[in-house]
Amino acid sequence: MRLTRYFLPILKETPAEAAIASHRLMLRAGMIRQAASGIYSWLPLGFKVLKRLEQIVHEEQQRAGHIPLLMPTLQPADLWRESGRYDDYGQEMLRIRDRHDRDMLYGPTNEELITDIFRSSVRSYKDLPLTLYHIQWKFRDEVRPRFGVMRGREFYMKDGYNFDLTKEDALHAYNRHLVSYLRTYERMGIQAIPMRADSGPIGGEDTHEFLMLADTGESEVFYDSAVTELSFGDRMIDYDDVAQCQGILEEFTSRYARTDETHDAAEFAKVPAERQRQARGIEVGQIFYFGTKYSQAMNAVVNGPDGAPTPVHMGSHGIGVSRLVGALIEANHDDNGIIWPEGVAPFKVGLVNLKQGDSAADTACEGLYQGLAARGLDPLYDDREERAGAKFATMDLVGCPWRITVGPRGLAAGTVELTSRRTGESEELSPEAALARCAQIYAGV
RNA sequence: CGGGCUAUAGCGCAGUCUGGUAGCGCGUCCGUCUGGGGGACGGAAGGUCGUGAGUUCGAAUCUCGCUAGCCCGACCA
Repeated sequence: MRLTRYFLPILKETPAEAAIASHRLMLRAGMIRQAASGIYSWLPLGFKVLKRLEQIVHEEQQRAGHIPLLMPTLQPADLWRESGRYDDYGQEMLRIRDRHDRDMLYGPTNEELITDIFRSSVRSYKDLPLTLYHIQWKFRDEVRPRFGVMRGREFYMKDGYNFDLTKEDALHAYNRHLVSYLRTYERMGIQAIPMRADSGPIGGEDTHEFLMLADTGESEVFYDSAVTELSFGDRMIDYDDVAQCQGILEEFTSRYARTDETHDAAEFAKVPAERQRQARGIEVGQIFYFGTKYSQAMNAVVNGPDGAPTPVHMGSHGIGVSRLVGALIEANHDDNGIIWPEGVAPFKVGLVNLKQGDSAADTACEGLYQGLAARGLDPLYDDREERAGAKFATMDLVGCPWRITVGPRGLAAGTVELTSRRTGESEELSPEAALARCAQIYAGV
């Protein structure tokens, strides 16, 4: 993308309403614009990141064998009356009445709707196991939205639902989700620790929240520092392998790691003192196993092998995609702006022309721009008539992980400069070598 | 939902106490000089002062109502 043709309304000064770094930077980098309290428009740069995260979530869910579909944002109230949650959910649910005086609501989650879809189409245990998911906007009428997209009222979330014949099968689905989530977060370049949590209004017996450590997090967490040593790496996963998934769950959840809701001081005390950590975290996902709570309330049954109607065992699993954009920035920024991990960068390489209008610089930039694009390295070319400082500041703010700087001085020596946003380290390379180097950096991403 | 605060140009703010017809910085537009970390100089555009009523010869400024937004707390992906 050429910056002169893009829509990137960056701000030099910090808007007054932003209290934390991610909110501030999303506004300054022109990623979002507030429409109302807790409701945002996603401007091109923010939208690009959001879609990139969505894509990663899709890929990892489908790798785990989960099936995508799309449910609506507006739902009929009757389904929620059936589960009993129409009354339980309270003011957080946005209730709407249509022109025929029918009670509707803007979905805060989708257990009822998915259960309705399931029960109307699935009759036999032979159709199980089944996990359906979607990525859709949700609305929860928070009393006090804050921190930009981290606690919005409207937010984009992946929510998935598994249907299984037995509790054992459903627990495997639970484990499968835990594994797929670990992979998902790691691909995005963040560490999210599964912590034993409280089930809240979803209900259920087993649940883990995934917490990303950050000083500005809203949750207080207690953990054994050994959990931060764990890394998923590039191990091969067979998502149908019950023992393997169970093993990974145990590996990642056997150490003490809890939010303040489930914190147990006596248990925590058993962790060696030098490994006890108390910190803050951002919740970026949660998985639940809730048994037959919804299937019984809504009559979602299949005929079992013995012919008897059997309520299915279910669980639900969510990743806050729009929140992740903010969380990623919380974990990846400095005083100058955002530092995207390679896996989620909206533009992979920034291209800075230090002297727009200089024919050698223009020609070199044009060649690099085409070369980067041809290699799928989605470049952002700053071709504005701006001084060097302004271009550097813009690139730093929007957070391209790598920057190629092209100026008359270097070109005279046949080189351009490749700079890491994260370390600030530069190397002088020929334009061809710089292209090859960028391709190499992104080869595994 | 309790407590605190704010609303003046795209963004950040002053002006309000003491009423007299709106200003600064950044950004934007034009021009010149510049050219490796938000450069300099000259010129220009841009505001129903959140909104409704009231007081007054006159309201951004005083009074009352309303709305929106922010912060702290209790609640939540």
